[in-house]
Amino acid sequence: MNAKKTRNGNRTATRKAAPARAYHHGDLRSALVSAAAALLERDGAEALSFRAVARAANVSQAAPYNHFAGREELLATVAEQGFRALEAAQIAAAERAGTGVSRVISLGMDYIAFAIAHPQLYRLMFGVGVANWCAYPAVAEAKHRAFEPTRAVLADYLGAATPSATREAAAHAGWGLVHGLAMLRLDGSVADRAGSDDLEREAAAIELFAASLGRMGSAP
Amino acid sequence: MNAKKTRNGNRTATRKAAPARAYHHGDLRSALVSAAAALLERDGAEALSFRAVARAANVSQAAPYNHFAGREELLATVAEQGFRALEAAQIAAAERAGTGVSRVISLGMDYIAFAIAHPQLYRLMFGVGVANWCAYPAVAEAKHRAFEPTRAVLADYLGAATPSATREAAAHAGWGLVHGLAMLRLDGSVADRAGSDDLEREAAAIELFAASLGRMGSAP
DNA sequence: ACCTGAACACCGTTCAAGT
DNA sequence: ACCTGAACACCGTTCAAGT
Repeated sequence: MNAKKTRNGNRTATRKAAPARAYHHGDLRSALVSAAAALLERDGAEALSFRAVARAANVSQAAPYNHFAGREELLATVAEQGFRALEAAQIAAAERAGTGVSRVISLGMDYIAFAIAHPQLYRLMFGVGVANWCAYPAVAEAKHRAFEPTRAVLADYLGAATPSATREAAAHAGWGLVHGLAMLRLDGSVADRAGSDDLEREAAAIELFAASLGRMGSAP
Repeated sequence: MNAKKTRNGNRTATRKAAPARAYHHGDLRSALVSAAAALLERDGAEALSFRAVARAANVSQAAPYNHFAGREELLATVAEQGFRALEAAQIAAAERAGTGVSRVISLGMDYIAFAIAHPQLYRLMFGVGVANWCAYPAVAEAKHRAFEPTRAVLADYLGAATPSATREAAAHAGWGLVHGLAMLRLDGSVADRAGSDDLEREAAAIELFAASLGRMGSAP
């Protein structure tokens, strides 16, 4: 979390009671990922420099190339980690939530809350700062898994009687909706008044979607 | 459209029958915007260099600073132009469309079609490659105007009897939905099968949203 | 008023060389 | 196997100087 320049975190493999400067550093790879995640949230993906990450980890500018093919692969790793965190948050929200409409709404609002809590990470996860995401299949898979909770909750909400095509469309619409609301929020597109009623407006949009979807499920 | 290195376009102010190299270039500002738009769609916002734009316009690397505060302001200008193009497309789609549900669906599908037709421009318009969009109020205003057609069509679709809070929520949800679907598409998040049924899936999502919204409008 | 050339401090990436 | 130092070609931006 700290972006200090002196002394690095050295999170894992602390078997020797925090050596001041390890010659081979022990676990440079994860130290780089941590440093990148911290710098990302501070400066944004477009301003994140590979050299600055190396400096934050107290190694030379060329050292990271032993662990990553280049800057983009490091960003992809951070994004993949972000999708796993989102997946965990969504699973927790699904367990915490109640039943029926409120369950759907809870999951949607939790999704938006994740984006607001880690804005730069969320932006990175959805393509900001990386040209070709498709080159990293691990990221695509993590992304797909992060959306499973919403898919399951919506299917449960619609009921087993709903045809699978409708369920699929609802899942796609639901993902599109929360993702769109999150992106619009991060852009500041909706901040024309006080920032506090942004959440209300998003809640209203999600409630409207969920309520009208429920009406559709009972009368297809 | 051409990204050749020799000879520039010189689009406007062609009063002297295409002078080979104008000393003061006539209208460098719009030439830079055109060159930037072309390079943007070719390489993406993150790979767009201010120097390359200057080269494409046959001027020195420092010349653009007479017309733009920096790289970001040039990108903001391109984005603003993009929002105006989107607004025009949405207005045209609203006039072209029929009535009722199909009108709503047409507008939504046209929105997604715009994003697919100009993927890098659309990405730029929604924050890719620029740290603080808020610093450019002209962009925010153009963005707001680009969404007016959808807002109007949805309000018309719901009917005057619908309370304004519901109309506002529906407009926000509609924008979020189409924007989210567009972004997911551009990320390649939904391309797990043949690319051709992506449009079908988006249409299904929008139809589901519009149909269930209509049901809500008639029974609030 | 507008443009140029040279300069500064950065950047991503490569590579021989070290341990 | 991992890391360093120096190098290359780029970049955004500034600034004195030209016309």
